[in-house]
Amino acid sequence: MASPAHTFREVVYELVASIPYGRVMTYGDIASLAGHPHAARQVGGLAHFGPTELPWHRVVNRHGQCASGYHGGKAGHQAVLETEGIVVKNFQIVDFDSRRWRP
DNA sequence: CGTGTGACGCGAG
DNA sequence: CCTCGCGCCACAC
Repeated sequence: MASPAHTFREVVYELVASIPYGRVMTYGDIASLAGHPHAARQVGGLAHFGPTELPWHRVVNRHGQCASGYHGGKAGHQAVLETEGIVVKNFQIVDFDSRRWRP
């Protein structure tokens, strides 16, 4: 196709939408799967401009902590994660390594 | 077409 | 262990 049917941002949207319930991914992993291992920053940028329908709450930083710009704040982010059955302590996901989704 | 920016990542001290 | 700073990429203006 002349124009990329799936731009970086579309790939990110698909990846985020593909995150199963109760699982989380890091911005770096999403960026890497999207084909740009160093575009983790951009993933966060797309999150802010991207559709709020997507489960952005399942996306956290490499430390497994809640993001600061989430719609509702870290507290809102943490609350949603706990709603998914994820145990969160002080904005940090407990047993993050096991909660991390690995395709 | 050039500049600035960010819901980040990683190395070094 | 913690803190600091730079780099990095695509998107918005």
